[in-house]
Amino acid sequence: MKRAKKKIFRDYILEKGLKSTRQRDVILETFLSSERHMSIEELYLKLRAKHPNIGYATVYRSLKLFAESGIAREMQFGDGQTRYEHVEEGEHHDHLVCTRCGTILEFENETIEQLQTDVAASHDFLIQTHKLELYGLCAKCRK
Amino acid sequence: MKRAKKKIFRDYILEKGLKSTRQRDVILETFLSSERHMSIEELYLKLRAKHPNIGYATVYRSLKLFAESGIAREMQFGDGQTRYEHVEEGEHHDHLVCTRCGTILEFENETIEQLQTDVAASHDFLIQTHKLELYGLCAKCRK
DNA sequence: TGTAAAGTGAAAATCACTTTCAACAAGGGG
DNA sequence: CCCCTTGTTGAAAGTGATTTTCACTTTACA
Ligand SMILES: [Mn+2]
Ligand SMILES: [Mn+2]
Ligand SMILES: [Zn+2]
Ligand SMILES: [Zn+2]
Repeated sequence: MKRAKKKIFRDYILEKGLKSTRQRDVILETFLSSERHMSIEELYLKLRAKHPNIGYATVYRSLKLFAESGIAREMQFGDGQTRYEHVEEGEHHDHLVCTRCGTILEFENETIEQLQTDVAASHDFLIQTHKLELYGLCAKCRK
Repeated sequence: MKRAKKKIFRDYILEKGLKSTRQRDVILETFLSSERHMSIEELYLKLRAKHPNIGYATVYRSLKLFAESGIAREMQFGDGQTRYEHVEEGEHHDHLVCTRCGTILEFENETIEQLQTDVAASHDFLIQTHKLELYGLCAKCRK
């Protein structure tokens, strides 16, 4: 799926008349082989280990591009840092966020999704995206 | 209910050994008679009309106090600004946010709330708070 | 290759707050 | 009332995350 995402990004770059660069390749490879929900800072630090000359701004710009191309999603969990997660083709999930250790669990619930659609319909509202996050203590932190 | 919230705040102030000030009174009165989901900037501008000498920082500090006392709730809708809404005793709701005109609609759905609890339970997760926001186009903006 | 257009890194700028600090008020004795 | 301790305020400086600027590369393709 790493290969598939790289292709999607390559195609996006072409379609937009942008250029393929060494930096984007390195940042994409590192992003794809990192855990989900990485903050920009975390990715930047990880990158710097092998590529000390990659600029801070370039990481920001690249992640933004990844999101535009559809292979990544930007998200905020209220800790003041933007995080990015890999987007799997045709998949959707929401999150459980531990307020003590920061762990992020994912879940899918078709019934909730359907109810959301119903709520929107009853307000004559057209849903484009939604955000459902449950904050609390994960199993480990509840002790 | 304005009266009730003022009392809650007065009690909170006393309990914490804080002081009642002209600024806090004015800011609270203005906040309570404003629409819900006001950004700090919006409230500050509204205040400045009648009270040009009230400081920016004081508005921030006061809203934070209101939230601590339980009469207001801090929220983020992803537009980069913190908004505050009035908290009604024992009531909870989630939001529909129009991405075109910024209108914010509220809704309550007990079934969704229950399902959230179920999801959390299945992950041995203890919910403290949650955030459910549906982003899209309101009736007016769908045209 | 030649070159127009896009990309990069470092540093400066923004943005939305938060903190600092010296001048001011509250409010509880006396 | 007056004092005095302590919390409060406004202006300005500071923060931290993200963006923009700009002189200097690179890339893509003619
Ligand atoms: Mn996720
Ligand atoms: Mn609301
Ligand atoms: Zn945890
Ligand atoms: Zn609208």
